[in-house]
Amino acid sequence: MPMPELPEVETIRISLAPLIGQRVEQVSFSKLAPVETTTPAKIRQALTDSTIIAIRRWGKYLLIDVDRRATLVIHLGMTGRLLINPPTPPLSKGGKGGFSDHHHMSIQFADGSRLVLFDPRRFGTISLSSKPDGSDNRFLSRLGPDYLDPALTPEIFITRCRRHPGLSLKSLLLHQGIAAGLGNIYACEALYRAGLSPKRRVRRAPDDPLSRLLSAAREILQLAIKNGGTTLRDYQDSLGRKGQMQNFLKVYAREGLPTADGHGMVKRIWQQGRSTWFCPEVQK
DNA sequence: GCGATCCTGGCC
DNA sequence: GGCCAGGATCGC
Repeated sequence: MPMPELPEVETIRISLAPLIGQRVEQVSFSKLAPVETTTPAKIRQALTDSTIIAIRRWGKYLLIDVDRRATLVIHLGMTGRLLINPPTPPLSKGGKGGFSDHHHMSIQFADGSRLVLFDPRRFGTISLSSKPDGSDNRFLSRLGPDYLDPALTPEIFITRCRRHPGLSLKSLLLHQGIAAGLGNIYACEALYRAGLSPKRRVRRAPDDPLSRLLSAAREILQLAIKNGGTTLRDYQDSLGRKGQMQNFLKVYAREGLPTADGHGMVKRIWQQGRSTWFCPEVQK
């Protein structure tokens, strides 16, 4: 299963570049397509006969802009995948209306290519926006600045953090309203890189460590993008390529093992119902 | 702030 | 059969 965070979505975004300039001929949805706050009919209406002019990313959201003030906003959740011209899998029993199981949206282009959204768990969402800044979209309007947006200065990051003094640093990193793009893997890795305990509360973290945390998060995210994302099970980009970042993770999923760079033992704890891996000897 | 919840699939 | 999963929202 792919479970994309910022670097995986960025890798997918880059792999979708061939779609820019393509004209949308047809859009179809499965019965269970995770369409939110709009309807398949409205999306079809907004996209059919339009041309894709840009593909952007904001946090873990992918934004597909067309040439008539419409943007298709896609979140891949835990198991979403976008595939260009996937080999048609055999229709299994749940497959209906030409859709195999879990293929929830298909966009057919004038040149004959096809973009398919696959999402078995349906934690992802498909929505629409008609404003470039996403302010009319329920999801984008709540999102903080992207971690890689240069406009997110350490000062701004710290100010946004201070609004949530009771949060643990781990919860802070996962909170997409403060800054957007980190998920469980890179939150764990950023905290390790910054030498900060995931349990420490924001109110007990001076400005310097918070600034360090932002830098560490950015470094990890950039490194992960350079490596095409993390493939733990079978994450792949839209052309089926796997990532290599799994070879550079230091603490994630290493309970009971030393950190990958040998600086101490890794412990696993649970925070807000999710696993956190960290190294108490390194992270204070 | 935290826990429950939405889903399916893979793995033990 | 039970547990776990890379996410985010909602209600308390």
